[in-house]
Amino acid sequence: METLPGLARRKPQRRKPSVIAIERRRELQEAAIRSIADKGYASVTVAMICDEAGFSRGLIGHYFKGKDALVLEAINGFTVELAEATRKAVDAAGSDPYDRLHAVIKSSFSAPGFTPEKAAVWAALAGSAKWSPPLAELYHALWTEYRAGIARLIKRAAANRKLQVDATLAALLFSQMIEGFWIGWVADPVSVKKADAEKACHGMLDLLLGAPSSLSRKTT
Amino acid sequence: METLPGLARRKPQRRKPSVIAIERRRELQEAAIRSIADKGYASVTVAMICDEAGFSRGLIGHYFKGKDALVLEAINGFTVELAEATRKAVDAAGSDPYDRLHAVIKSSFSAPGFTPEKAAVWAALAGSAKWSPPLAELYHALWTEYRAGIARLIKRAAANRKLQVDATLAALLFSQMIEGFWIGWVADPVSVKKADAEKACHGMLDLLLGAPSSLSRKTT
Amino acid sequence: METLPGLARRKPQRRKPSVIAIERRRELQEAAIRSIADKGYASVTVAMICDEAGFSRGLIGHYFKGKDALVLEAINGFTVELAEATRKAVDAAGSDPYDRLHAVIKSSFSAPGFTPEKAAVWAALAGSAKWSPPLAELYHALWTEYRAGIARLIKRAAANRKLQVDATLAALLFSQMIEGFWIGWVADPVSVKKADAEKACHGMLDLLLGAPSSLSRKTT
Amino acid sequence: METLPGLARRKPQRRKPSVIAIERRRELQEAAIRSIADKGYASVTVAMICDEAGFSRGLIGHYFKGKDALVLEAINGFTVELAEATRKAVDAAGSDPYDRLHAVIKSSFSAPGFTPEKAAVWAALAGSAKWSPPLAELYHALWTEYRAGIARLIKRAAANRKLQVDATLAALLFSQMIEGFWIGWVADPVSVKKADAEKACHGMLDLLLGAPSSLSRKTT
DNA sequence: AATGAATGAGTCTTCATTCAT
DNA sequence: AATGAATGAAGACTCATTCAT
Repeated sequence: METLPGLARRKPQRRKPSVIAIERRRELQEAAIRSIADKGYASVTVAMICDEAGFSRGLIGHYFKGKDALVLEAINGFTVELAEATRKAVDAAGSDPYDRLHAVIKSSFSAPGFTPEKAAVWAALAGSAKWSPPLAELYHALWTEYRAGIARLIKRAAANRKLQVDATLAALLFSQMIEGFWIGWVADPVSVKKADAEKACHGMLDLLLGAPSSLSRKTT
Repeated sequence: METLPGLARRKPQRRKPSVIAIERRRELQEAAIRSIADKGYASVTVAMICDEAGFSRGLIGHYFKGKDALVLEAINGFTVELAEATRKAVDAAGSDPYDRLHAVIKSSFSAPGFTPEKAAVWAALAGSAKWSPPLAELYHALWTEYRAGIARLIKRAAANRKLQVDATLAALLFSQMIEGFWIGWVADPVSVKKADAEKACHGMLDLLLGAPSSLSRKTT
Repeated sequence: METLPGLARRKPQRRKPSVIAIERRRELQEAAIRSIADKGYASVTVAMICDEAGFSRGLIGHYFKGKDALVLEAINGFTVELAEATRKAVDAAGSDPYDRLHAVIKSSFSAPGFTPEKAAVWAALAGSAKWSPPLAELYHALWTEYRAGIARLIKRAAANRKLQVDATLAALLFSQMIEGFWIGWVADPVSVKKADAEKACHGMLDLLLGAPSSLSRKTT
Repeated sequence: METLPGLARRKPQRRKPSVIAIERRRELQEAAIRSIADKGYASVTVAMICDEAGFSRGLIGHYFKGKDALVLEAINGFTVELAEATRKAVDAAGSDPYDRLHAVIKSSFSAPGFTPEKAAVWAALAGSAKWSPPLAELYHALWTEYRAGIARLIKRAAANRKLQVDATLAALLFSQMIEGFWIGWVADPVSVKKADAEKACHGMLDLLLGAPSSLSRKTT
């Protein structure tokens, strides 16, 4: 250890994070997400996250600037994961935009796109974004990209079916319908059942695209 | 048995609260609601509420069992008010169920049914209910009554128009669509504009009831 | 109401307290004693005393300088009452000092000299005196007078029985034995039963005065 | 079932407390005892204890569940220590039960069995037990064991001296006499002097065991 | 790298006291 | 005389952060 006075101190070098550091950061972020899902955004404490991750309190300071930074990065990773789950589900659904849209809905209410944990974290995120600019930004970014994709699909599906659809508005409706069901399921899973939610969304989409809908049809 | 008057305990009598007590309780509840809208459910402090109401900290203990009780009563009052605003809007819309349903939507995005404060509090409520049983109960009660009313209107409107509609499911869709837009508006008012939200909801309702919809129509 | 400036204000006159004032003061003091016995010296609050007395909070300020003054006066009255109860019991016991001493013991474990409330307040007093000079003074005054009386009786009884007794020391033993039993009964009434306490005290007194004692005797 | 290592929760392990933790807990308990002796049971505050121990306020939460838990553990340790001091004094007194009983008395009024601090804490304990079940339990447990030991000694001493003694009752008298002197000394050390107390106790014991007593003897 | 000891600011709650009515 | 509304100080507890080891 150099302690001789007069010697120039080495500048701290920003190195590439070690393998273990990457691992620890990931573990802490996952623990943070689990804690949020479990106790709610506001009730998460450093102690809780560290217990969950199996490390001691002080460790957070080693890998993150503070609790807020950790939670934020964790939620950021969470939104990325969420977007990827949707993308995968869509890609697996073939090329027909109609099928792809229904695949988005299906994915929104079944694992891995939907899990109780994901829904809970989303509710925490949506319910806190107004009062946290960084969260608001994550929220905005995710939905913006999501709606753009949905709008493209709707536009193509509408063209296929000779329909005039306000794709942007429909995409907004689509996203907020999904969000409304998620929030509702989290806050009151007894009243808002996943199966009903999914059925309602499929029905709404069919109405939008002029397909026979289980929600509403002419009396025969 | 000693019956000396000085030793006999007087029965504590529960009197009805004084005018000033009612007034103070109301003021504190309103201040709590403003604080929640302003800073979020989790960030409200006793100091904040009292400053907002213009009283000293100790007063809360005078009129409520504690901060939690105050906040809960405040949110309870808030949900009652919300329900009343909707009811009034509906009643003013005439007797046609179709008109009444559109009136609900309109009321959901314009004062007094919708105000930035109301929406913010709602987002706080919905985003916290999972982790707070009392909030969950308020949330559940409000939506349950709301959906029942919507379902009745949908059933009548569908009958008028010779449509077969799953009224319960449609009411669920209706409520969560509204909720999704509220949450979206609160979290990201730039992307989720009130005018768009309202337009989308009217369009969705028309699709559901087989009326011409601005969202989607056959290409002519 | 005189509010003209320039007029000399009347000096507030210290009047003789009205009948009602005397009554209120007594009621509040009794309520204070009951509260102490019920909740302990340290846990007594103004609200508790006023509820107990059936008056509103503010009343204490009318009749006493503050809570401490009220409690102190109440305990002072309590000690006076306690001393009187003993004195009455002694006087009723005839003129034989031996009988009078036993009467003191008997009175120490039966109403009105002993009541659960009295014992509890005494325990509170004895357990707080060290940290409260005014309480210490009351404590000291009561015991000092008490021991003086006991010493006189012991001296006479010893003379009657041709015994040499250190009356002062014996009186100290007498008082602290009583006190020890009171405290013990209050803190642990299951282990320290009143009947045992009284029997032990009588036995000790008989040993002291050379009378046959139930505590200890020669094996025959 | 997901068994990804990052998602699996690590079991929280309850380790044995570190050396420093043991030390800190002891220091805090000792500070609590000193604070109680100094200011009384009801007046101890977290700030006081921490100042006394030389640590910051928050530390109590680190090592104890809260102030009450700390104080309770402290008093528990105190009673254990008290019992041990008596036991040691007795064991050092040889095998004669008469000597051992007198040794108990001597130890009750000289260090380390008796110290001003110990007596003060005892007074606080005895004066609060009625209103605090946990304190009452400690109080009961200590005296119960104490009296059992005293009763055994008295029984043996009485047998040696051909006396019929109600050992249980005599032990009760013994314990409450000691307690009465302790409480009296704490509340009013001017009137209740240690030397007198000890002398009176020895005298009482001798009366009980038929030995020549300084308290009372036949006039020659 | 990892721990957990220690800190102190922030928050809620209790409560004696004051005072306008 | 009596009420109870209002205050503000004091206390306990929580918790993010820092730091020595």
